[in-house]
Amino acid sequence: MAADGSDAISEVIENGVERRVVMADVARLAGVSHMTVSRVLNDSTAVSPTTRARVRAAMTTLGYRPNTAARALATGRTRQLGVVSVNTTLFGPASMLVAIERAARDAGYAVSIAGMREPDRRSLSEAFEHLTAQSVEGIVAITPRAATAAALRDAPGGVPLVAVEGGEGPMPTVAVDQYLGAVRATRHLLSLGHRRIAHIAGPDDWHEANERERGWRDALTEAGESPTLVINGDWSPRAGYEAGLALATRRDHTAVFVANDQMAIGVLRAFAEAGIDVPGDISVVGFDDIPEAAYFAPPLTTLRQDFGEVGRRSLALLVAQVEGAPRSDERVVIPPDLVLRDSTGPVQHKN
Amino acid sequence: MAADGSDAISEVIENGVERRVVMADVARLAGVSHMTVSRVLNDSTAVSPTTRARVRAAMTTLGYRPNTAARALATGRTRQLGVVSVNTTLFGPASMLVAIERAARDAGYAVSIAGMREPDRRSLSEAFEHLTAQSVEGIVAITPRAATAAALRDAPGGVPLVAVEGGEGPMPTVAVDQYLGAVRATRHLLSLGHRRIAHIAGPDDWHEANERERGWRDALTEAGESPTLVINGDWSPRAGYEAGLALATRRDHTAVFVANDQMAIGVLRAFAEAGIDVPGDISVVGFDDIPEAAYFAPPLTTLRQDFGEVGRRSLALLVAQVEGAPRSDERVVIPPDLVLRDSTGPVQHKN
DNA sequence: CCGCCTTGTGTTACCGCTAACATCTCCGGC
DNA sequence: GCCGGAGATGTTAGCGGTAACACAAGGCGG
Repeated sequence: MAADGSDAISEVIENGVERRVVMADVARLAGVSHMTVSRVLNDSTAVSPTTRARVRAAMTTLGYRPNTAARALATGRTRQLGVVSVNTTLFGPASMLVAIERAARDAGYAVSIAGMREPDRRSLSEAFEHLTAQSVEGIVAITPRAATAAALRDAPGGVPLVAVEGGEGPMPTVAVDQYLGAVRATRHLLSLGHRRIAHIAGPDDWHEANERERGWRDALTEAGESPTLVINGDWSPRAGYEAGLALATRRDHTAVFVANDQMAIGVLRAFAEAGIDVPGDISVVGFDDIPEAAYFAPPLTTLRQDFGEVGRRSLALLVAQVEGAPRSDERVVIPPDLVLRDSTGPVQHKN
Repeated sequence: MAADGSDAISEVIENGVERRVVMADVARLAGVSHMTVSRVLNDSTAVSPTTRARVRAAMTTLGYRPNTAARALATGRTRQLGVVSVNTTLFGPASMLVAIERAARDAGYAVSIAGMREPDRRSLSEAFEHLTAQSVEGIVAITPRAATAAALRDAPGGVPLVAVEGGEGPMPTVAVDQYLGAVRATRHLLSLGHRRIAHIAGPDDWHEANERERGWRDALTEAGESPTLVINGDWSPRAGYEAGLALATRRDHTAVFVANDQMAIGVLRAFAEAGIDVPGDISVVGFDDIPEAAYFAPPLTTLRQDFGEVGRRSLALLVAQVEGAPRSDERVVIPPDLVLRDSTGPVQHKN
């Protein structure tokens, strides 16, 4: 199953005991010094083509695999990066993680992960410790909560760091433009004639939640309307459901901008139970565009975040830093896209 | 931000250049040999309490962090484990990954990840290579596709391996009992009086898909009914939607067992559009119990898989192997639970 | 034809830690 | 009072690579 399809041996017998193949074994077989093998491995300074070929042959014959620990010890470089993250089961963080790992591998790095048990400084600390103890060369921190984002600010300066979705600080940051997304969502509703637009927000201590609320607020104000109603949720379908029930009893809004798709499904559920037609009676906009969103009842108008892009960009920034770029505090901002589906429609003037 | 709350220096100046603190520095400060420091670090053979305390103090003063590469080189142990996985953005694999990492950290191991780009042997090979190149001591493979599960069978024997959800082979395996889940789902529908129960299956080359179909088939047969209709999907809401449309035109079944929740949401959507009442006209059962399932329209009856448990058990098996337990081919099977909600109801005899 | 540079290769000394053995001290038993 | 052994600590030699320099052989200009 070796990637090169060979059936190399990769162990060598000496005094009757098996031993992993090391550089010296390759050197012996190729009739050169171990240093020449090292040079071939790092295809560095001139090695004659003949020698190079002989060494290569010896390597494949023996199935030689360089020992990363030894190399790391000698060079001082581990080629390991770390990702610390909360709530990796959510679609967003999970997508970023996948993109980060992939980009890292392409750039020749391995990725170690460390989840935070709780969204507090202590857990962040532990995760950092865990990763630095492995001598990672850099860390991507997915810390969407204000508390942990703040904790990042006084993270140990030793190791290069990129923050994803995590507030502001003196380190490079990659984030989707939550504010812009919220503005777009709200303007879309305004353009359909809605005036009283409620907002179901995420938890206060999430950076994204704050930005989305701010965008909604500003877009309304700019249009001469006032932000009348905010209900706080915790991103879960249940919270959306409860907020939806509250909205259903009031019946004083014709549209609602929900801070994420999971809550939006709860809202839709509550409306369905209350006999409220979407979008006939109330329009609903979500945020995230999770894969299920197109199949909600009705299909959800929402803002798509390109998590893959966020992952790739954050990794690129980290690698640049690791490879010696001057320490920057660049902020990469990725705009979300409004995806129109069937949960929004023109306001119905009933009376 | 150090976990111990100290403000240790962690660098030492020598000839005007900064250098990381190493064992020798600690030894010098404590007035002992570096070997004694090593002994304290590994709290091994008797070190006098006084010395131990002095060394500990020196460590914290200097902010000493052992170098893992050096330790790995000397001991031959990296304390790194690997996880290879496809489709980590799905709720199931993502949950397992989180549980695995957590359990690994508790057991004193770090976790590196390697995603498979495509669900084929080649990608699996590459992922394995990537992990073994880092000298991981063991690998958990989340390979729910038959093709990749088969490829595992002739994986290089060198490194301990645990397969999750991945068919059968000579290696230890942890899996949810998909067959049992499907039987339970089908029996539940049968007990409500349904006789013609369709199945929307996952892709042919997924182990889980096959098991779920087999369970459905057997439960029906056992009850004296015949498995009349299988529609194949690809786990996506879209596939479920299309299958739902097909079912809606036929109208010759009163219940459908859908192989996962994401497809189930598509089915519900199709039924809603076709004016089919769930569960009045047709009952629907899903599989997985993703967080959104309770908020579908209507809330979905489904089978809950304890992904966290799967992750923990697989890691425990791997660690046992890594730490020298005899190579086993133990199979851990975890039963899924039927979660009753509103998408299933007694069959309506219309004519 | 000699010395110098270039090219290819070997030698040696680390990187920071642990394993294995050596040494030293102190104690008790005869 | 001397010896043996246990306990505490030190010394040395790797682990498997890479960096830095040394060295040999050949090509070229003066």
